[in-house]
Parts: sequence; C-alpha cells; structure tokens
Amino acid sequence: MKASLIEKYHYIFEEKLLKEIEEIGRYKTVDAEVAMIDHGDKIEFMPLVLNGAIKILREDKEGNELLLYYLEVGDTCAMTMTCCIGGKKSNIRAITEQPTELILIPVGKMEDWLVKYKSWRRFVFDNYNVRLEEMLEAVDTLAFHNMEERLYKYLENKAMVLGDGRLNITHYQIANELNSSRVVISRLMKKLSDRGKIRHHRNVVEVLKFLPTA
DNA sequence: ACATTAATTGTGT
DNA sequence: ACACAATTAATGT
Repeated sequence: MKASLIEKYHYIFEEKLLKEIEEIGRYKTVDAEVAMIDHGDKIEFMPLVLNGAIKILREDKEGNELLLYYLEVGDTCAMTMTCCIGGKKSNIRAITEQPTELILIPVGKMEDWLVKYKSWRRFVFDNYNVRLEEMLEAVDTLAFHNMEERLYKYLENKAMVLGDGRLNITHYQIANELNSSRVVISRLMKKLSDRGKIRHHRNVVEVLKFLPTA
C-alpha cells in the first residue's frame, strides 16, 4: 500500500502528511459495481482514489439516476467534503466503475489537516474547482445539447475513464445513467453508428475514436 | 449438437 | 411510451 500511495501522491502531499495518511488511512480494495455510498448515508470517510474509478450519481425521489462525474486516480469527492464539514448526509450515490483501490480518511482528520498542512488545503481546493467545472460542463450539455450529443459525450468520457474504447455495457444501463429510456438510446446508437462514430453489438459499444488504430 | 429460455436490441404505431 | 418481433447469448439435455 505504501508504494501506490507514494507513487500517486508524493507530488501533491508533503512528507509529514504522507506519513499521517499512511498511519491513519484505511487501505481498501473494492470490486467493480459495488455501491460505496448511498443516498442518505452518513459520511464517515473521505476517499483518496489510488487506482480504478468511481462514478458519482444523483438520484431523485422516483429513483431516477443521473451520472454526475467520475472519480479517478488522484481525486477525492467534493460532495464528501461539503457533507463532512456540515455533518450532513449524502446527496449522492457512489458506485465503483472498475475494481478500485483507495484509502479512507476519517472525516475528523480532514479538518485537522486543513489547518495543519498547506498541501492538503491546496489539494482540497483544487479538487473542488475541478469538480465545479465538470459540473458546469455537465449542465451545459444537459441544457443546450440534444440527447445525441449527450450520449456521445457520455461514451467518450466513459471510454476515457476506463482507458478502453471497447465498452461492455447495454443500452438499458446507458439509459439509466443518462436518465433516458432504452428505446431512445437504441435509436441514437443507430444514428451514431451510421455516422461512423461508434460500432455496437450486443453488450458492446466501441467508441472508434478510442480504439487501438485498426 | 440441439432445444429451450432469458436478455438485449430493433421497429412500427 | 408501449408492444411485439428479431437476434443473440446462456444453459441444460
């Protein structure tokens, strides 16, 4: 665990902080598709992602889901930070997208560290900013672009995060994450493949842009 | 190898 | 949005 923590974070955190993280943080590995946090859960830990990816979803009262953003290596969750400070419950759902390694920091510590370590303040602020910008972009696509563009952006982004242009996913799952219906997605998928942007077969979507040049 | 079933995708209304 | 058809994958015999 030491190795991957240091490998991924030594550029960001000062020595003393790394030591503390090592002492206090709980190292954990999680399989793909595991729900880490659910709507309404009390948040006790703040995650530092070492490997893999976690998707953050918003859910309304009817249970409709909408993908907000992904947490990747070097990220932590902005929602968690606000929740912790206010002692609030979670607004969101967090589900691992891939097998993921992470370190859990008890929320108490994160406040201590804000006072103690400059690099920690930096990290928290930067993360917050990145998230805010990502959210703005998400709002843009929601508000100003049609579903077809949204779908393509979604696929692109997912391929990016997974580091693979070959996605293992069904139309139905996509529809859920975009809060649309399966039929709509199917029809748009056809359009996208007509346009040569993707190829798809059962359970597979290939984003051509990300495919190993064939 | 074949038949059965379930899940996924396509299409018309 | 719904209903149904067509296709494909998974499983049992």
